[in-house]
Amino acid sequence: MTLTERRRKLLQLIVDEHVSTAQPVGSSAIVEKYRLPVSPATVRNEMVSLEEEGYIVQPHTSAGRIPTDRGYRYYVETLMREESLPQPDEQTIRHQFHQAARGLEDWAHLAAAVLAARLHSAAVVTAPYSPEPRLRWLELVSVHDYLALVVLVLQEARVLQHTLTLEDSVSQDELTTIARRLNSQIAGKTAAEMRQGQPEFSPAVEALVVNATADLLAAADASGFELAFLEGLRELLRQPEFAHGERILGLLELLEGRNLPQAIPVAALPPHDIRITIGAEHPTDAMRQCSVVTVGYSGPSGLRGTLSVVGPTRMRYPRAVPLVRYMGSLMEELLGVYFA
Amino acid sequence: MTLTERRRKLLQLIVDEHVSTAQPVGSSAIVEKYRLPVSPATVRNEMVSLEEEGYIVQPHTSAGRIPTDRGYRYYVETLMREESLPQPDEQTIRHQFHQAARGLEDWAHLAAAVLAARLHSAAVVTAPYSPEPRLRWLELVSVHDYLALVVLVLQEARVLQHTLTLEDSVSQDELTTIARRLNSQIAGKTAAEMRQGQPEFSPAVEALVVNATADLLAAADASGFELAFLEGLRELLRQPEFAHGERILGLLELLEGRNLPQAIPVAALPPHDIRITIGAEHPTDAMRQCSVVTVGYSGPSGLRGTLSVVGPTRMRYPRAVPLVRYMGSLMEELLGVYFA
DNA sequence: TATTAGCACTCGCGGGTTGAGAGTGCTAAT
DNA sequence: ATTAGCACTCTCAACCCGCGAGTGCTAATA
Repeated sequence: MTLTERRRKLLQLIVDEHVSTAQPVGSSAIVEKYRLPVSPATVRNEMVSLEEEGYIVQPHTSAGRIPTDRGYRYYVETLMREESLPQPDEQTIRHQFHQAARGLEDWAHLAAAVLAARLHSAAVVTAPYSPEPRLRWLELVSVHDYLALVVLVLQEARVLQHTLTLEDSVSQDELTTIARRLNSQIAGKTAAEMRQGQPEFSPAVEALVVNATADLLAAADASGFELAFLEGLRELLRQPEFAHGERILGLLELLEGRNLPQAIPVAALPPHDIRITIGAEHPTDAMRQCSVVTVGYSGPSGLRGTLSVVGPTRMRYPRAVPLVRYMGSLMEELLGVYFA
Repeated sequence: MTLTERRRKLLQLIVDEHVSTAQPVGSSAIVEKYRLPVSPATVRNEMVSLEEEGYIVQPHTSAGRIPTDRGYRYYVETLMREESLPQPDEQTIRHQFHQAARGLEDWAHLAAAVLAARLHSAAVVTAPYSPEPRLRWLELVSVHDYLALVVLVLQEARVLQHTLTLEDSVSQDELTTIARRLNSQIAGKTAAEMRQGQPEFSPAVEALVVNATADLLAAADASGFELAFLEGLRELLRQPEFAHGERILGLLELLEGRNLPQAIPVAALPPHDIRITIGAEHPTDAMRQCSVVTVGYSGPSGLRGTLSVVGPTRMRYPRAVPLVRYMGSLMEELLGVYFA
């Protein structure tokens, strides 16, 4: 399993070269380009070994070699040298955030856009959500006599809404009174905590509102990932590996559709932990051609979210990893300040 | 310009046939399939005339004919016989709406999904919005000492939010008081009306809030179309005319990107007026292969929205038009009941 | 005059062939 | 252990070729 130093170096060159050209890399090409102190024949011998170990393959006899998923895996774990993000770029990004965006969802959206644009890949960012959301504030707004809007502000400053059909006609004034009373009782609570105290809410309307509120909170919990922002699908599909139309459809199905979670780890991830999933390591067939770099981020009071970059397996990992990591820390910083 | 009856009939058959097969249609094929009482030779003669008039073309010598944009135009305007929507289908759709969705945006989203699924095309639906939005209710929620969330409920029950940085520390109680006072003064007003009365708001905080509110309202107006729901992109891209990868990218760029308005008439449209845009009639290059069927719908107090179906020019117009029309009337009905 | 049978012609498409080029694996010499 | 030399393999693009579909034209017909 342990490769000689020369083979490691060679594998690294093969990955780098293939990542930048998208072509199989041949023995003589690599010798020339990197001025190796050995002949192509020697390189070929080494390549045979690397192929036997499963790190590279030939697409067909007498073509150059391309890395296998296993090759990429080895690369990202022990070979890769991360490119550091230039200082000015950090500044630019930071500036964008302070300038253009306000609020959690804006930030998540912007983060996805930045990742996509800078890495020429697709990017998915989930807005920070709490695994056990608490109510911060409740408001009731009358739409007409028998219809009211329930507006919830969660602890993490997310706003939810739902229309509620009432049994009897209730005026805005009455609704306001109810909301004020309820706020004092259920603000700060989770769905479960509300349900425990439920029998106390005697007027039918109040019980109705509390029920709806609890339902909404519970749903917000379960569907935290629904608030995922996807950007740069076109960047991804522009890559040569997806030139043939059919593969595009599979990916579209997955990414444009509502089944993102299948494709990408949107579930809570220990923060700062960068996770890389390569090609066939994905559970889904449609993702076999892709790699995903993900990082979790967290904020005050249990807020959680993830940032992911989706590219071809032939991804520029040394560039993607530091950027994803930086964006993760930036999100944490923003959250920290926001809820200071 | 006026075609003989036989040529009209022939053009109709050519369109119908091409729409269902996606292939050029030849003279003998059409004679056999529809048991025409004339010979292929006669049909060919007529085809030459139709071609001279610009209604059909041959993709290359010795292929069958396909309709031109002009041919489709003539077809939808004078030849097409709309298929009536089966009663049970209407029931099913209506049921879906009462069952699954609640609230304006849900409806718009669902409408797009229904159109896309039933017509195997992409569909874009804008949520109903008011060209001059009025405030229904304002709420201020404290996030922390110097940060407050402004939550606006518009007349049409849409909810907007924005975070506001405060000069001084303000408690939730104070914010609630401010909100109550402001509500009595600016509820029901438009952005412009708020700005007129502005000098009156003496405490700095109130002026700040009113300003932010007016800005939000104004932005909601201008960007009404941003609330457009796109569904079924995959259905569209599955069509054979987009099999070759490059054309897909242009469309993706347009539809997935935020520049939908360029592609599709999202602007207010006189309600009930069905508009069909065919191929090169579109201003955008990327849409040259597509046709769009749009209808405007309206609701109480000036609410407006549009529903569109985006398909290849080879679209099943006789099916699309009635469905779009029906969905438009359904949206109006729902809005009417909602704001009863 | 409108229709039609007959026929030569055109063109796209799929299949097979071919030659160039890239890259390999092997062998024998260093 | 390395490498020069070489025969070998395989892809790719270009090309040809024959088939089939469908046409346009012409001359005969109702």
